[in-house]
Amino acid sequence: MTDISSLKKLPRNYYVRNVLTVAESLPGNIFVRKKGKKLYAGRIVEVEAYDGSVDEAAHSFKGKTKRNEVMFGQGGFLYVYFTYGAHFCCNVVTGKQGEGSAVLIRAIEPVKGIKRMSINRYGTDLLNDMKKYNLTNGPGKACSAFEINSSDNGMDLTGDIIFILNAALKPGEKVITSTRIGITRSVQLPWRFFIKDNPFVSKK
DNA sequence: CCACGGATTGGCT
DNA sequence: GCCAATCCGTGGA
Repeated sequence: MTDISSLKKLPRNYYVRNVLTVAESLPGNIFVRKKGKKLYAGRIVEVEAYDGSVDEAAHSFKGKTKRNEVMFGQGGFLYVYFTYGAHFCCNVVTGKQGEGSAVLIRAIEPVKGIKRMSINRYGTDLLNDMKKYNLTNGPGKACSAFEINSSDNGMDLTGDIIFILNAALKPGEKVITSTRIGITRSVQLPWRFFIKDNPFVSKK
């Protein structure tokens, strides 16, 4: 079991950088969410970068709206959106105020609170192998497991409710890139970053 | 006011 | 592998 008690929270200046710099360095770090007495934690294993200034797939590409306004704030806040009538997805806002860039958290490897994640996803804490790998291997699944919804939109990641702990990749692990998943515009940009061969990544 | 479609998921053929 | 489910922000009329 990974011990996360000695790890340090990523500070504001980590997030206030170029979105690609943040995205490629995020895998391996530990995403933490507190909900009352419940604690959820997991290693980020897959992300995608969205940059409103050049990227037609970004929600922020056409300018600020009520839905995406958090994306235009300073880096280090959580942007949560609702999609397909059913799912929440969460992003880490990056860069400076007004920039409109963020990193989508696409997949997580559960570390703490796994039984509770299973209850949130399946209504039972009994996990077989298939369910174990399906807990958090997608943006909607991860939000469901971590109890993240629109009420968490705009959360400050330098606070004590949702934050990310600095942790290095394990020996032998490496981050590789590909094009992004599920989009119809700017499909050619190689802005997906994930840990090679990690079984919790959403798709190969 | 109303129609459209999405940074997905899971169930069915 | 294909496709329906299901909501609501957004943009056009």
